[in-house]
Amino acid sequence: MSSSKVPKQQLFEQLAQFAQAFASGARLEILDFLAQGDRSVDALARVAGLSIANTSKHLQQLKALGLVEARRAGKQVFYQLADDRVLDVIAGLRALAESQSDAVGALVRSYLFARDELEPVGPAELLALASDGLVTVLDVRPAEEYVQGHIPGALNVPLDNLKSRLRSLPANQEVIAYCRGPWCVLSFEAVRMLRKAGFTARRLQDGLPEWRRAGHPMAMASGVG
Amino acid sequence: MSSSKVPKQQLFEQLAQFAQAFASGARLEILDFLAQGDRSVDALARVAGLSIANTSKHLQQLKALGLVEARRAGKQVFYQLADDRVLDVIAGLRALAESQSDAVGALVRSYLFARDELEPVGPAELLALASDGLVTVLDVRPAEEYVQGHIPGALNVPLDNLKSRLRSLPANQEVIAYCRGPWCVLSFEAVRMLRKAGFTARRLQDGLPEWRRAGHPMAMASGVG
DNA sequence: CTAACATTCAACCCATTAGTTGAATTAATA
DNA sequence: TATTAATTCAACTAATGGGTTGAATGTTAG
Repeated sequence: MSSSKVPKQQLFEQLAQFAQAFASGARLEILDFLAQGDRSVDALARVAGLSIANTSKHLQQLKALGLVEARRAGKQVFYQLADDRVLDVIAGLRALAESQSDAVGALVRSYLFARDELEPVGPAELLALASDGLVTVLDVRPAEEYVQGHIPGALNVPLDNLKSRLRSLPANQEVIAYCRGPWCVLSFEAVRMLRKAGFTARRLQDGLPEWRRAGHPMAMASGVG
Repeated sequence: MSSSKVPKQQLFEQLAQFAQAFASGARLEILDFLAQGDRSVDALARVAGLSIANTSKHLQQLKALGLVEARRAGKQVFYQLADDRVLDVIAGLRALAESQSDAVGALVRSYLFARDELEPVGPAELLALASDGLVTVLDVRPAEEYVQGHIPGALNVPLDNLKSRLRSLPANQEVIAYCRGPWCVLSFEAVRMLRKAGFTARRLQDGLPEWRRAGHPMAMASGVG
């Protein structure tokens, strides 16, 4: 295709292939979901609102570039992220889009409502608070995602169950909620509900994939279920 | 276009637009060159090997997304990077491609020859060495790029002039060369020439755009010219 | 005001890609 | 071994995007 070009151009041509992999809303949504853990093709198709065949084709593309890996388990094939650098690229795109696109800025503000008023907690602060036992850390993602990795000591209370379990949370200390990432509504909703119920509550800045990517400690097993 | 979709999908659709901007070898090469400073359309067309009209169209696309800015000066229009986050995205793509693509790995090894043998100097080490006056820092890029910003105290000796100016360099201390970035050959060539001439020489890891992006000190005026 | 230059615009062609549909494959189960 | 479920493959269609060409715009110089 391009051996007529000088090496530098060949390199950029290759880079462009990788950028192309991210240049589809469907693939970005797939990658974003895979950042939470393994998923079957069928599960990915459902969350992305795509046909199975189409989803499979997108996954083949991602696999050909080495961004995801496939693993067969019985009848199903599970995909997972193959390289954490994928998260870096998405984070870069997100930062760029939030700063340069009015459309994205407006969407983020309306979709994630009063984003700034919730003044998120940074990872360093969370680590300090948690090590002193001063806060309750709440993982409001679905249980399947929690079991695939979470912040050590975090309680798993999926958002759907939160209302009914408010009573069981310690009322005398701050609650810090986290979910899937900066564009995930779960923790925003959780903080809103918690505050309405009289708790002192804040969000963790970003979500679990970013926490893991930054090299902060992780736990794999059960917490509450 | 996409108001039928849920907000999250709209967000990813927007992100994909930004990724699309990077999904072209020609645009990547343009952005890489703009990372060194302002350029006219004509100059960009020449280095990228594109027609003027085509270059202009690519630049329009980049401008529409807010990645570059245009400024008219006389008959010419000069473009520049509008957001340093562009460099972050390209760096992310580069890291991903180098780790996942055999083609890129092979190209980098052959194009930048014995890359690892040159054991580059990190920014921290360079700052320490330079502040003690223990090294000669050499900017081997063309003079136009040097005047638009360089490492404080660096001498500008474009690669083409290096051979004839070897005699004027201090022979008793190490020389550290830098150029445009991790995929720029200039500093590799410079180190090779310097070593052949008996100097102790190393490359700076990455190039000037990465140095500036990391927040390290910059100088704007003349050094040697 | 006109000529010369640099860039942009508009219309068009060709190649690539997202998506659909239905058949083919692979693994578990009876 | 036959059946079923999950995924992949193959063929096709419609839309998108890179590239070209030639005309139009805007700016300086005479």
